[in-house]
Order: sequence, then C-alpha cells, then structure tokens
Amino acid sequence: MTTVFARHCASRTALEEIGSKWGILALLALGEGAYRFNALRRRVDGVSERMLSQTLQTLERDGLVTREVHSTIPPRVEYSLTGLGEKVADSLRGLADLLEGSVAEMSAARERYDARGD
Amino acid sequence: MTTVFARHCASRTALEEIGSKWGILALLALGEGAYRFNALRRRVDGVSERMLSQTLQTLERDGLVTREVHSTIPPRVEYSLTGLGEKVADSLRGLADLLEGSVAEMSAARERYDARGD
DNA sequence: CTGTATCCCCTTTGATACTG
DNA sequence: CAGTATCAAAGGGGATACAG
Repeated sequence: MTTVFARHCASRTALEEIGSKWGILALLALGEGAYRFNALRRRVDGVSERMLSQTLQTLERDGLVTREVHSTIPPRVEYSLTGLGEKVADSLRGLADLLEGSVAEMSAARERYDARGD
Repeated sequence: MTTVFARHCASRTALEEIGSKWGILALLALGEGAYRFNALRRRVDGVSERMLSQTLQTLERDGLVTREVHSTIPPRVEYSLTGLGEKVADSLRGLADLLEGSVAEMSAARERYDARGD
C-alpha cells in the first residue's frame, strides 16, 4: 500500500472515482440489491439524473457495476454489483456503519472544536 | 444503515468529508504514523498547501485527527489520528488494499468497456 | 517551518428540456 | 422509463504572496 499516494496510479484513480460524492452512495445502495435507474435515484437522496447516470457509467467501466437492459416497453434497466463491486461495497458498508455509530462522538468533537476556536 | 442515504444526515456529511479527494489520502497517510505538515504534503502527491490545510482542519474538527503544536523555532506541528481516526483509516486501508489488488481486473474491465462502446 | 489570505480559473454539478 | 443535451451557477482547487 504505497502506490495509492502516487498521482496518476490506477488505484488512486479508482479510489477517487469510487470515493466521489455519489460513487459511495450508489455502491452502498446497490449493496442492498439490484435497482432500476429511477428506484436507485429515489434511494440516493438528492442525486440528479445526470450525476447518477454519469456515476453509474464510471462504475460500470471500472467493472464494479453491471448494467442489464431489458428491451421492453417501457424500457427497463437494472443495475447490480459485480463480484468486485460486492467486495468494495462491503468495505464501504463497514465504513458507513462505523460512521453511523460514531455520529455522537463526531458531533461532540465538532462542538469542542468550534467552542475552542470561538 | 439507512440514514446515510438522507440528504442532510450527519453520517452522510461525514462520509462526504472523509471521502473527499484529499481526505482519504490524508487519513491513509496518517494511518502510517504521525506526520508534520510538509512531510505529509510530500507523502500525498499533488496536494496543495491550501487543500491539505483545509482537509486537516475538517478532519480535526470531526475528531479524526489530532493537531499538536510544538512552539519551537522553527515551529513544529504534528498530525496524528485519534482513536476514531484509526478505525476509519483501517477501514480505508482495507479498501485501498482491495483496489490495489484489483488494478489488473479493473483495467481489463475498462478496456472491455471501451472496446464495446467503440 | 507552518500555515492563512487573495485572486482566479475551470471543472463539477444542478435545472431544465428534450429524445428513444 | 431511461436517459442525453444544453446552459448557468457554485465551488473546488491551484498559484502566489504574505504572516507568525
């Protein structure tokens, strides 16, 4: 684990794509199971169509997400995780759980910090 | 683990601050041990003084990072992780290791994707 | 050395409208 | 439903200069 720190290395690029604002949330949501586009959009509160589409394309390109098109009317597209995507999502869920469990601690830290600096 | 998806919840805010471009790398670096400002800046390739300073302030405010000032000449400031920071860094290291080990797989996926879409 | 302040660019993002 | 196209706005982020 030394290459992540290098500017243009593949793992750092991947880390930035996954860690991007919507990447984490999309992966966490898909960790719950497959989603259709608009269902996923509703699950990830606040994401625009454009950003979700863009995020999913990136994740698909990186081999973390599978896009399955059913050419029915109306069209139906399902997104799900690949094997690698599952592993990444598991890791992210660990982080998310940790943070959810530490909300109080972080909130206290923030108050202390703000009080100190005035 | 359902609150992360809500727009203004504390855990999602934290997730975004930590997951920000430089947040992940700073935490990974500090996971290796304490660093002084400029040493950290050298470790995290490409970060500007401004962004590193800003990132560290946020992480300190959230209670993930400790800032210790030694009023010597020249001044000496050491950054290290708090208990919570260690936990977060461990989680991130797991993710980083996973990604470093999957670079080939992701690269192959990308080539397949690009070839398909032309 | 360890930052903060200022200026400025330009990429990311969001709204809106439109297509298959 | 599932997106893409376009445009405008905001803010992330770099360079530089300066302060403690």
